[in-house]
Amino acid sequence: MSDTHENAHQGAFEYDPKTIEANAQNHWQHSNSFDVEVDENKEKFYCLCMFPYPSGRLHMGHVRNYTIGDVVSRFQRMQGKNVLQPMGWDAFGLPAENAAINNKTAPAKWTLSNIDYMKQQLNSLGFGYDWRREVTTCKPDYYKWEQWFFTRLFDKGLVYKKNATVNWDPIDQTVLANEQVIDGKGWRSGAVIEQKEIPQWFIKITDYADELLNDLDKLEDWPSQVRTAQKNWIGRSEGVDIKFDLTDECAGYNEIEVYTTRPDTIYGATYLAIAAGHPIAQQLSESNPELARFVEECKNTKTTEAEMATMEKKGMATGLTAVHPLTGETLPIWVANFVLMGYGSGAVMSVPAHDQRDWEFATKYQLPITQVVSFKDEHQDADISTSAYAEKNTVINSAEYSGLSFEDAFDAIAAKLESLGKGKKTVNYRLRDWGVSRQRYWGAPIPIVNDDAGNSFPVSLEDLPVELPTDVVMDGVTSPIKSDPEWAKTTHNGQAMTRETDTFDTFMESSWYYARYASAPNDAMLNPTEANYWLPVDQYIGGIEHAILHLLYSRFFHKLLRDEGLVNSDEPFKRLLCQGMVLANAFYSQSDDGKKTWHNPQDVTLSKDEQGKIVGGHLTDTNEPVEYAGMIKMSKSKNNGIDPQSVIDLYGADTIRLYTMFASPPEQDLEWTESAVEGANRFLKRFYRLTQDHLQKELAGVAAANEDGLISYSITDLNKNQKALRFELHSAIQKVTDDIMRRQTFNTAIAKLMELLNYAQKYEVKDTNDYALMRELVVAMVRMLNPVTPHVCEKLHKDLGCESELQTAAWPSFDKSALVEDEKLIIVQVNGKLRAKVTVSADISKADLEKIAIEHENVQAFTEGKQIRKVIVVPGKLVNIVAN
RNA sequence: GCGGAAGUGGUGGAAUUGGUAGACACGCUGGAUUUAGGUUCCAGUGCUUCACGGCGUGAGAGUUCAAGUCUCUCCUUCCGCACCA
Repeated sequence: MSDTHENAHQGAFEYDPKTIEANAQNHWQHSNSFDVEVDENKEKFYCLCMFPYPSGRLHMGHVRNYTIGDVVSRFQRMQGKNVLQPMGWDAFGLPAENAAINNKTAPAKWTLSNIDYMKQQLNSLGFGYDWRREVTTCKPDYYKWEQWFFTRLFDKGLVYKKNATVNWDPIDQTVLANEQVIDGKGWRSGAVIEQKEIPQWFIKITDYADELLNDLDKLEDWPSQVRTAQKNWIGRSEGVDIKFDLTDECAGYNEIEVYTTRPDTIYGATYLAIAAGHPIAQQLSESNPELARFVEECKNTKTTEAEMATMEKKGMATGLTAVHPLTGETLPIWVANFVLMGYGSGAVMSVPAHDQRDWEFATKYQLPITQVVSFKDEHQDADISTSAYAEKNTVINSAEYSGLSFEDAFDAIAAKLESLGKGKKTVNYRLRDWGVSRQRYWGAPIPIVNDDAGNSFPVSLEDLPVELPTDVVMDGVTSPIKSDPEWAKTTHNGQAMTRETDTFDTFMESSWYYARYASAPNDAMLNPTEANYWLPVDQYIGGIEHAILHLLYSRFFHKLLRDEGLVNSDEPFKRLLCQGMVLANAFYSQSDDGKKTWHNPQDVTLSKDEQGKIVGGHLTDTNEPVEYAGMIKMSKSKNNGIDPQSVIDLYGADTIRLYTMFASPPEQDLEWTESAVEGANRFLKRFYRLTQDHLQKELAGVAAANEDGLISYSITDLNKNQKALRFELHSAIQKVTDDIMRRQTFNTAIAKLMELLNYAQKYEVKDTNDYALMRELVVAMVRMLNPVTPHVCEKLHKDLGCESELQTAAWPSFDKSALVEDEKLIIVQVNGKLRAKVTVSADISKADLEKIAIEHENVQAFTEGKQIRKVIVVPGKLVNIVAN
């Protein structure tokens, strides 16, 4: 009997996320809560998260990323701003082609159905997007304008075609992406991959290198490591182009040009190294089978920077020699596998004494090593016979330049070379032009047509978009638009032409989507007025893995858009936040032959040692024991991904949002722990109950609440406990506001709200002042939690009788006078060690405080028999007594 | 190889300007409620010591009245390196 009553009573108070979340999401959808328009009378705020690749289901990394964005957006909206938060799909890319083959469907169909599913998932997490602005990059109305923009760049001379290397699979006769090359072999065919040169389109990002570098200084609200990474990537260096005359002409060359940042070491140059792809090497190969074999072998090495740096340095003498421009000495020319044709002139001057790579090469092939830079005092024990000495210091063994500093030698030698017509000072960049051609199907076709003579023409606007056919069958090897000769047939100005069958790098689409969200007219790429209202993006949020390429290309594109007159700002993203990875426990079992089978952590029951440390576990279903592999980045290969959907189903969207924001600061890695998720859920239950209990409480004499749910009270009537409660609330408002707005440490903001809840739960409501204060606390807490857990807050906001729309309700402000403390806790140290804590009046004099501290019993115990040498007083905080 | 980041209890993390190291949470231990499990609630919980105290932020040195925080040297781990997105 009493049980039934208990259950019925509890039912009304039970936190029920399913119902609460469905109701809140319905409400937002029916009120179009997140649709925004240009409003010149309101301060705008554009909050953007990097759009997802529609791979099928949301993963935890998405949840984390988009929760941060939604928290920022909802917070800014409560600051009274006109907040734009859009979402879309980075819909072109390699995985769609693979999935299409595996599932025997077309990439377009697969992609669009993924989008449908993931969109529903995003909505079930309660993210507040203006879906009317959705961008899907594989749709012709989007890539049409990208194609048009490329033709504009073509007209301006900012794009060009040149040969560049690709991974060539000789069995499948196809180009492979780096990730499709595993241990130097094609992932499907298993063939040894070759480096092959094919003509490709490039955009001249190097024309903007200086601006991209200099404008990094404007990006004050970007993480410094991202700015540093971009700076290093651009890699501006000042050096000298030097010409070495060839003793004998070869392949039409009379000289070889090299670039060096160390002209001061030119007297130490003992040989030249050229790329295997260099025309001279090619020419000599024809009459030298051994060299030909070596050049052929070099084709098999990948050209990534990491590969170049770590591979074994190999070379072969060509027999050809060059003349040192200053000494007149004869230097041998070698072909080396670490010199690439694609960079600079494809040749380097080698100074083995002062460059580690050259040193290793010279040591291996017994080439001379000549020291021309003296050791610095602190490196007197340096030894050229064991490694290169790369420091810059006074030049030696360099004729009339001996004795000069690095700078002076640099300038003098550069000037000398210049006067001889053998060199000139140049600025060089590590940054290379952006190759945008891809030999794949699922991308935007490059809008270029070619005539029989090999001339290229941009497709005119009226013929755009060059549409990618979507009704295709993938054979897994050749792009459908390459295997269908009819597709490429077209005309241009009445003349028969052939289309480019390459497609754009997908970084093209992601380089300008942020602008298309702000303005998407049918008849233009952007509407400048609208775009300039919203741009630049005030807060951009995404993974650190995009720190260099995506962010650099977008910055570049923004400057191109500006120079086309489409936007008026210099940079696209004002403030940047890069969130960390999501990790989870990983478990495996090992078969007798050593093969590991990975088990999802959701299927494993943990075993722990006496301290609670995980030592292993067993499969919940079968009891089979499994090994613990630690906290690892969630991935398919380790089978430790947690499906967000399962968490939503079990605990609700508010819990998953709260947990991801609480578990660690946004830029750090986040460790997924099931029990900690339960903790987040527990907090919501407690908060829900506190609010409902408060509303249920019957207390005589309580005044009616106003339209904000608040009950008035007089500050001067408050007793000590009530003042303390008010202090707790208002200091929490201050901290939470600062944590979200300035520091973006959402975890500490939530910790403070948890503290506040703990405090409130212990607080005994005895009179009407207590009740009114508790109401103030609950109303403020609903608003402060709203950005993180908007569903439950939406419900409580209404339960509290607030008439406003919560999503646009004002963020709570703190009363400074509530933060003034009458008494302060002072730390008393003796010789820097904590010995006492004293509570004193806030306006105590320094002398009185010092006296109280010294006279404290425990302080006396530690100063007894010693002489007080010094007393340091930090008002309001600390007294340190130095005694010995 | 180059570039970047991070090392704090059993765990995730906090300490914002050089001023109480360990907020908040998880876990663990004990207790209450419950037929039991779960839930919920209460108390405890850095190590060490009966206690007073001592020790303690990857290691080592330095600056300072005072160092997780500043300086130097070293170690370890993670991330990125141009066709995955």
